[in-house]
Amino acid sequence: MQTLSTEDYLKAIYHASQSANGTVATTSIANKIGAKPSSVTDMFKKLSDQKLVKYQKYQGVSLTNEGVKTALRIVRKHRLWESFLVSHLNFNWDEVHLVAEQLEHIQSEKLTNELERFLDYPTHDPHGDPIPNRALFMKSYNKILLTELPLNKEGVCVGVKDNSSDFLRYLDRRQIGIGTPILILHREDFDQSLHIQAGNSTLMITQKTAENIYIKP
Amino acid sequence: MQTLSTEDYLKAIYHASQSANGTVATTSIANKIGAKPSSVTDMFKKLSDQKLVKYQKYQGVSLTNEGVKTALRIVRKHRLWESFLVSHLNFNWDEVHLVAEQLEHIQSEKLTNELERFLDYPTHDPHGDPIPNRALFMKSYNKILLTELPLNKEGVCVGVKDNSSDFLRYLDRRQIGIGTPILILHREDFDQSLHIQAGNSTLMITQKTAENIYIKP
DNA sequence: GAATATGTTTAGTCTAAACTAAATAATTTT
DNA sequence: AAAATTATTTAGTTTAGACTAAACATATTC
Repeated sequence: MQTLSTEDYLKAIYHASQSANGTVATTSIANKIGAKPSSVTDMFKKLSDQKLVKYQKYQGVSLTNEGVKTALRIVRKHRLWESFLVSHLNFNWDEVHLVAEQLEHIQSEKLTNELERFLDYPTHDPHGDPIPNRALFMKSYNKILLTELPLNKEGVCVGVKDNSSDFLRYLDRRQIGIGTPILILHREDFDQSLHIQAGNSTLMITQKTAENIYIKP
Repeated sequence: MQTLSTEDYLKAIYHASQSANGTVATTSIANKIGAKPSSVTDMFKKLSDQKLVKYQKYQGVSLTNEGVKTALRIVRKHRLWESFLVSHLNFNWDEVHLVAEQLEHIQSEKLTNELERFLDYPTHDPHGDPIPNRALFMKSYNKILLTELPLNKEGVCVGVKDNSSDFLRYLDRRQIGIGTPILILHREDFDQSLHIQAGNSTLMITQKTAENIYIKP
């Protein structure tokens, strides 16, 4: 059984190792967790003693199979709770993160599994991220960034890369959400900004925005 | 903002001070919390520094107004979560306690209030205990112990004193629950055991059982 | 009311998880 | 390839919350 802190580290390592190639540096975790690198080194040693990560001095860590499982159990809870907050408790998709960060630590298999049943076995959370099932398996559809969508080919928004409140509220104002159909009408060559059709309205978005929207073509 | 541990202490002090006359001894909290008396003394000092309890050496503690409020906020969350677990997640009334002990520490006013709305503003939890409303006010109907119910006068089970799994499962087997109508048919003088009518069936219960069932006459 | 028992506090220690400052390794620049 | 920069680790401290053992206060018994 893990402590709050070790769970936070495992989750951070898991997420970091998704973008990187499996191995994760001390500083990168320090930034995510909001701790000093020296504290992270301490924790890497503890997790290594518990065989949840492979750790070699100066070479960063990578999760073991057991470490991945532990991380996925937390991710599963986090995303189920986020779904619950949005679908039944009137939370907006930009408000759920902080609360789900607390709820993901609740220890009760029955609770998790019953919550999943109550929500009717959702496969994706309110940000479009896949929810691991009871066997910790999840399938994410093959999605692309909006910047990679060809001109005049319709796609559907299936997720976002940046989960910050600021970005999510910005999308709300533009009426872009999970499920919104999107079409690129014109790409401005000099600054890569896009004119798009999103749902019923046409609007302009910057390259930075487009880089943070996932599309299923 | 409180830590997990201070919240546990405040709740324990609150519950202990309900049965006692407001002031609570070190040992009594030590037993509830599962800590040594010396640790409890330490915590009493911390809570006193925060003005959540009045503490005088060797004289025990009593909650201040602010302490009561903080405790009631935790009780509110505990009982709302218990209600949710039973009404929507298929938990039995003897299974909810451990999970609710974790959930009661989640910090989010919006979560608590939305949960309350989702449950349609319940006034009592699955054990019959009153749930403080948003203003931390709760009204408990005036209930008596089953041992005090007069012969042949019908009452309704509205709560239990002992919340242990063992007792609750025992009541389940006897088909006694919140809302069950109960009538005392006969009181055995020599051991105070009772023959009762509970719902449709008649059965015999010991004095100890009767002392742990609350009745609204 | 002295003696004993019980309850409470103090003093000092331990652990998890953070920290700072200094030392050391790895990487990048010149 | 040496120098400089950046990243990481080590060593030693801090804090919250527990602990034990010893000291002290209160309550009970004779």
